[in-house]
Amino acid sequence: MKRSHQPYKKISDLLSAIGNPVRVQILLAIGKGEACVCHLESLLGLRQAYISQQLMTLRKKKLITSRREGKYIYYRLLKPEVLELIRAAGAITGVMEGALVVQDHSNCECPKCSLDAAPVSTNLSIVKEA
Amino acid sequence: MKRSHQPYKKISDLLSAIGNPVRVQILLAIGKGEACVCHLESLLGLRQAYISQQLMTLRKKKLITSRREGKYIYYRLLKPEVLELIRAAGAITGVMEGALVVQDHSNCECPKCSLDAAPVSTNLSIVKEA
DNA sequence: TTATCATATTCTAAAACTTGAATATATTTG
DNA sequence: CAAATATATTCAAGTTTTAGAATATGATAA
Repeated sequence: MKRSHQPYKKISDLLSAIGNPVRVQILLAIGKGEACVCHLESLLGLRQAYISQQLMTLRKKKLITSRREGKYIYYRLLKPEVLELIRAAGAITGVMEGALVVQDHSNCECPKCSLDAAPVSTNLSIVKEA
Repeated sequence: MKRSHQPYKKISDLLSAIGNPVRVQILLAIGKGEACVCHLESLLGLRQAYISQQLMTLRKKKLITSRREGKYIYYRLLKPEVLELIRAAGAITGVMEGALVVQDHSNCECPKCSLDAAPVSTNLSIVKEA
């Protein structure tokens, strides 16, 4: 490819990396915090393997990164500005801001994540030692 | 598709409609004005048929519309906000603002458009009557 | 160690996208 | 009308994406 075309390629690569409804949902669900796969699974109602595939895609495109904590793996955005991009796209297509699920997942509370009975709602993550 | 997934689909449809390097270039080249195919052809250095194909794609996705004036056909953006979206994507991927060709084409001056010797630079389009 | 839970990876068929080539259409000009 | 010009459309091969199914891995619990 010509050098002069590279910037356009970079831009279109980013846009098409986000350009899938499941990936848009995942990115919004992760939001500015973190989310484990089980959370995404219950939130989006999709099979685990499929979500992992999309996460892999997003990781390859350098949009997210992960961190292991015990048997859970938490994903977070590498470029949170991507959220603004998605909201801007929503605005253009007439999607109400409120229609986009953006939650704070400083602690994942989905049933599968078994933190459901957490009494305190601090930002402290519960580190389990072996 | 579930109704709750529609907004994400709308957003990803928009992003993937733009998500191709040639289409990004075309949208930027059209900019806030208009551009005829011959202009895009000389500006992007791509075959005419190929550019027309991409224009068709963009038209199907409702991103552009066209207007005939004599034997020329001028394209313009239906949603100029798309330009902001592209620039935002550029910012995220580290593309310098200046690297993105955005020109004013209120009158198309590319060699093929044969308006090269236009003496006055008004916004009046030269309507040729049969 | 074995079972279980959370997550990842591999494989695959179908669908969609990319892009070159050839050709068609509409408009103007002579 | 015929030729030239601007643009559109159709076709097709190659590539990529999508998404389901099966299976593997890594960590913890029993």
